[in-house]
Amino acid sequence: MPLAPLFRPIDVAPAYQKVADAIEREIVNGRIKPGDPIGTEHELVRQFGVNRSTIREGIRVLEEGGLIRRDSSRRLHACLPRYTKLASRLSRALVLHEVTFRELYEASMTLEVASIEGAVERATEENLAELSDNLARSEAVVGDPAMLAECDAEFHVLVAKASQNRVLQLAREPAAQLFYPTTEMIVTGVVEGGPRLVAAHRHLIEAIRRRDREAGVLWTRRHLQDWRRGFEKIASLDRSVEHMYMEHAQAARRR
Amino acid sequence: MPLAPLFRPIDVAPAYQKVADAIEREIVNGRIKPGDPIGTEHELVRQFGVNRSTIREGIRVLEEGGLIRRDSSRRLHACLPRYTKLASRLSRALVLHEVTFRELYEASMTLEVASIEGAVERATEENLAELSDNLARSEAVVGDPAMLAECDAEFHVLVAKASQNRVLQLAREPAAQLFYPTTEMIVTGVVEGGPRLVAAHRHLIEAIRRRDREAGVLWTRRHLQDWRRGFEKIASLDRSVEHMYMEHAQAARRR
DNA sequence: TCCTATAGTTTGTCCGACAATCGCCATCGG
DNA sequence: CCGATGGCGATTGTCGGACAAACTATAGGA
Repeated sequence: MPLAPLFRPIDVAPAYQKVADAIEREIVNGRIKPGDPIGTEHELVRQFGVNRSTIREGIRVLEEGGLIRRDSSRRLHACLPRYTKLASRLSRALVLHEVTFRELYEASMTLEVASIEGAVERATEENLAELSDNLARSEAVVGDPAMLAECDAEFHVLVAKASQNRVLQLAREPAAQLFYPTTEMIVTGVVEGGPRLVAAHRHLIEAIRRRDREAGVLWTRRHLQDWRRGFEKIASLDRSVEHMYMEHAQAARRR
Repeated sequence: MPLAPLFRPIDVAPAYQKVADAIEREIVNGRIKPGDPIGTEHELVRQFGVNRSTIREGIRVLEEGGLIRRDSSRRLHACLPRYTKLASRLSRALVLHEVTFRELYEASMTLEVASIEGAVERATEENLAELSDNLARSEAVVGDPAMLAECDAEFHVLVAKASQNRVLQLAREPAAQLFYPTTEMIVTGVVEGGPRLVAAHRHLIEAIRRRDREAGVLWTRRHLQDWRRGFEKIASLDRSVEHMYMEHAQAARRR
């Protein structure tokens, strides 16, 4: 007959982890608000009663998680995790898992359509102004693939923002980050790619302005199908996302 | 007249960051494969020519990013970032950004419908077996809200897995993690909730088996609308996700 | 052959130290 | 009076060394 358990398993975690968890708890349950300063390392040493090296390891964990940052003077304060930084983690994971462009395409079709539906329904005047501004800049750089690809990425971020749905905004970001580099390649390789891209954006803005959901969905589909056709001219949809993409993700993360 | 800038800002990163970046680069571009051992700390000290404390701070960064792990003997090796761990980062971010249940609901409607569509199209026999097994367990615990909520969460993970689309799988995870705790509350508060939930799962499995896309979408919608109706009995959709959710996310992350 | 005791490694933590940098403040010159 | 300059304390990034606990591996004993 087995003995009735007298003791619960004790929580044995390294000290630096406990430090990180303790600070994280205070932030997520709101006792420390975004922007609030965390103490200096020396002060944390006093509060937690552990060595500064231990404190610093804990700080690295939180910093990487995006919960705390160092301002210009390197002092610590809590902050809201940035979507793009977290999303680049996911992009990196997707690359490592060797997802295919087909998966990327299918998921983006869903996510971008959902974004435009939300945008059509809830975009504000300010959202429209941002989109128009982006369109103007796109038209100015239609001959420069790198700049145009950047504008395209920003455009779709703005559409997602206009949907007023931050969950959607976040969900689409990882796939979008992986799309970005291919857009440049496609616009470079396909002559009519640039103008078609800008035209699609113009129709999308128009659809949002007129609250025309059908048109929004239609042009989003076309826009993505354009991407697909362009992509298939240079590679197979079933190829896995290349490792070179990580450069973009890394650059985005450092921002 | 402003001077033409003679110099670019120089990239001065702390040593621990450079260590982390260097190791990350080797992993993401494939020179170090998942599972490969990273050296011991002492060895990294030799290779990078910096102090062990510096190496350790770099390691914490990579560990938190999910790129490296310590096995049972605490030795370092590269690994594929786990979806659930990364997703819990995102869940945490969503909580801190105080997203509303309405955003969660709308995004999930899109993501879960996309998942079922993929599952209907591409589910394997093995996927179906897993789903059936989950259903059997759900039926056994229909009276236990906590266990049933857990089964429900797993069910939808399995559906997403059956879609064979890892981008989608990853995209839906953060929102799903935030849903999970409410399911328990709803099943506790609404008597017919448990049986309805299990019935929906049964219909979903049947739809996947028959490759009946319409039925799959229909029952997914109903399933989510059930959640919504149940939720609105206890709170408003426009309430922001509560801080208490973090307990679940934290527990999931530690796994 | 299987088990155990011992030695060597590795990690987690601590201590103390120092240079570089930043914020602050007083001083100096126009 | 105002802006530039320089000193001073505080803070961070890095370093070297140290030690206990936990683990691996190896050799010796039943």
